[in-house]
Amino acid sequence: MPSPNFEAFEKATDKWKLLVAADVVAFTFFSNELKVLLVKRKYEPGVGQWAIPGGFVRENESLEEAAIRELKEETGLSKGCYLEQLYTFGAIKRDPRARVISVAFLVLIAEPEKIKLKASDDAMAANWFSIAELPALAFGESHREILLYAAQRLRWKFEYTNVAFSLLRREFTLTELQRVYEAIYGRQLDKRNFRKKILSLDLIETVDDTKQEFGRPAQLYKARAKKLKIYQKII
Amino acid sequence: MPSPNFEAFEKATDKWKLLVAADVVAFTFFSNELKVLLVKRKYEPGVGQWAIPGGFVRENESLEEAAIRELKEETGLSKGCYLEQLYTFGAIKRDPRARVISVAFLVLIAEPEKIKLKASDDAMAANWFSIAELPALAFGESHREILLYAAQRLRWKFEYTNVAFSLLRREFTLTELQRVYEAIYGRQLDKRNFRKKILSLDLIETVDDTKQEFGRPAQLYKARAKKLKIYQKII
DNA sequence: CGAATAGTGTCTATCAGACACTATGGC
DNA sequence: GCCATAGTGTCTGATAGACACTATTCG
Repeated sequence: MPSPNFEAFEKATDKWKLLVAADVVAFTFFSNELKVLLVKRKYEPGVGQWAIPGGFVRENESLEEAAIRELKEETGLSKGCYLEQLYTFGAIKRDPRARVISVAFLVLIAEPEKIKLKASDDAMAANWFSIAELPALAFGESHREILLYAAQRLRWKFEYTNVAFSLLRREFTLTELQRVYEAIYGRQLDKRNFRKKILSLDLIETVDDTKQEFGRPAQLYKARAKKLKIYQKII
Repeated sequence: MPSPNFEAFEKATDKWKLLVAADVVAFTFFSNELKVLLVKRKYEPGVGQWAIPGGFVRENESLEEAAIRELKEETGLSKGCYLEQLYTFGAIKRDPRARVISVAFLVLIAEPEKIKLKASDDAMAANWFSIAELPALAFGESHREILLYAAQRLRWKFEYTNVAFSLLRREFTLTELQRVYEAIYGRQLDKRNFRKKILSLDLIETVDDTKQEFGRPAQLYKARAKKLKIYQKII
């Protein structure tokens, strides 16, 4: 119920208003590598260059809703992903056009093979990039800074939560799970120690099926949802 | 160098602008308790109620600068504190007057006895409160949510960094350090195990002085700045 | 049977946690 | 000598990490 005071407040504070963007750092995992989603910009600044997908937060949506909307525009995905707020970047010179506060989100996507990346109102194209081989980015160094921060955060997350499962299909083999951890940590792990550790945590259980590509078929497992430490919602 | 395009951009995006606030959750430690700084609001909404200090971010300052400015208004402090961005709260109904994006900061203050809390342009008063005995807060539950989130984050920080020293004077006794950890963890620690652990980490060194209140005088220690894991700047 | 991948156990070093008494200084 | 607080060592159980071979399936 707006009162006259509210209108006065509106006028008095109008000069303090700033642009707020929601940017989405979406990771997935395939070809034994961690991949990040980038879009090719359709408009200035940085037209034709790759950038983190994002857009302005609207008056009637929450920060998360804005992030999910941007994600959906590129991937069609609107649920089944892990989503967590990362950091808010507010340096004065981030965007050459105007002061922009950028709220960055971390998203983990489980089944990249099911997703059809597509152009959108803002993007000429969208694609997955290996975190080790990033293309030249729009917005100078600030988008690279966000990406590297996100990758770092993901490493920390892996140490004390079980977000790894958010990068895999519902059913997976122990070797696939190990490859995810190896990609994040950037080093090889001992197979026996890895299996011993993960099984002792009681986080996963076998399903009555196997998966075979070459060689011996592998037991399939799924996560026990109730045992997971995730700390953030799955949208 | 503004171009005509920039002005067009300014007009086109003006409708997306939002109010952005920097809120400061400032902790300190005395009387064996973790304390948080609150201010008594001078203006509506919630006039006369206690709230987290904060204010709108201005066009020409960074988010951190806004947080430091707000902190300085209440405490006179502008450096020597640990400062870290906490989380950005952007729910649509946080402030009854208008949509406000609130970027919350965590601040740790080392020497509360040297600080003279004072009223300011926005606050009738400022005071330290035990985290266990919070007063009724302005802004309904949203400020309480921020406080509890900050206390939780502080607990996590204590497990994998050495921010504890940011709550103590430069020279401290091992018992004082232990009390800080006990307050954060909310349980008593074994004196021998605590001392063994902290000394084995090689984080602190003796200084050539002791401190006595009652009983036997205690050896004073200081942190070895180079060994600390802090991960965020000390402003 | 060769190629490819899955699956399995032991030993050792380190660390966390339980636990109780002596030392020092003020009065 | 009484009070108050500082300071000190050992044992045990759990965990992380090093390390190499056998099992299964396909062609």
